[in-house]
Amino acid sequence: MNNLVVLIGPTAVGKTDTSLAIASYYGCPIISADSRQMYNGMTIGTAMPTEEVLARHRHYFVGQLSPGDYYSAARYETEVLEILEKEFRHYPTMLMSGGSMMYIDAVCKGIDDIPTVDEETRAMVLEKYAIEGLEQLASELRILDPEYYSQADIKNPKRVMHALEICYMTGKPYSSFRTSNRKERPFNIIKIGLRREREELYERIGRRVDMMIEQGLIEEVKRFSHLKHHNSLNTVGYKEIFKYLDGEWDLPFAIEKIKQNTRIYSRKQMTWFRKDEDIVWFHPNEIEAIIKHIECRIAIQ
RNA sequence: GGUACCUUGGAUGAGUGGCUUAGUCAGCGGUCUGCAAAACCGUGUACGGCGGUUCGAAUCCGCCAGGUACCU
Repeated sequence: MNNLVVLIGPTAVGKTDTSLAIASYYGCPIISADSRQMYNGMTIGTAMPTEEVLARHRHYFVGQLSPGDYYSAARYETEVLEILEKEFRHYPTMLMSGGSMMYIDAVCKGIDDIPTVDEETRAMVLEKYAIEGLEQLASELRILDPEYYSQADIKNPKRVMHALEICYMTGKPYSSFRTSNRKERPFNIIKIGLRREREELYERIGRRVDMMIEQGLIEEVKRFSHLKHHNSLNTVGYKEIFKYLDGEWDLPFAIEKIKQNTRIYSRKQMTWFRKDEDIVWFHPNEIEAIIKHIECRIAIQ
């Protein structure tokens, strides 16, 4: 059977170096699993692989979208499976690397087949939310889909709106599409987690943010000023600089906020990782051990 | 030296005698099936110190300490 090595870890832990080492060992392309590195031009702020690295190792899902493009975990699942089917013919072991767990789970465990919401329905629900408020939407959801209502995060506007969008569009309850079935994949999945002491990770985050500023993050963010309402720009490193550019924050404060929000983000990632028992953990400098572990897992299947 | 005002949890900031546990941010923990680096949820009993009044004080009184403003 073919193998998909999945390299996971919080932001700034050092995934890029490790992923290059693994990709070099197997000579395979890298499938990025990073929801923000997908966008063209968000180079510095998302610590995208450099031009040289991209020239040396083929990468999928890096810099291919425009900030206004629609994207989703489901689309990612479909596209990655297509790529894998094609690439496995040449590379029996492939590598996926990133920190967007929702995307990774979509590939590893599958995601239910829920229709994509059309523009009108989305706009309609959004307007309804703006005018009538969350509580009104929630009470409608209670009628249209009592099952989902009883278990869902009713205070989360995004969740309530999405459920309602599906109900309106399909005429069926949102919960009828949710099976939570784990899909079987025709390949072997080997999950590697990279981990560092929290203090060490926080130091790296601080240094990396300072470096981003030196490399010209502010100029990069300026180029996106006209697009800042897009969700893709609702990203750590960008949203804070927008506030600086708008005169709301001074620069040192904005930089401090980027560091802080990056720390928060890394913690949320780790919260997600903790419950995934398939992950085997290593320190980023244990490359030999990581390769050995992968080889071992390939051999015993 | 005098007069006035201030001192609340890591930060900020409400509360002028019991009804109140403010709130916000950070920190920490968590949720997660369609923009996920998003969005949301949970979690802190603090009132500068000492004494007094009172059934009861962060809230009133006195002294002390620290701070701010003005006056000499």
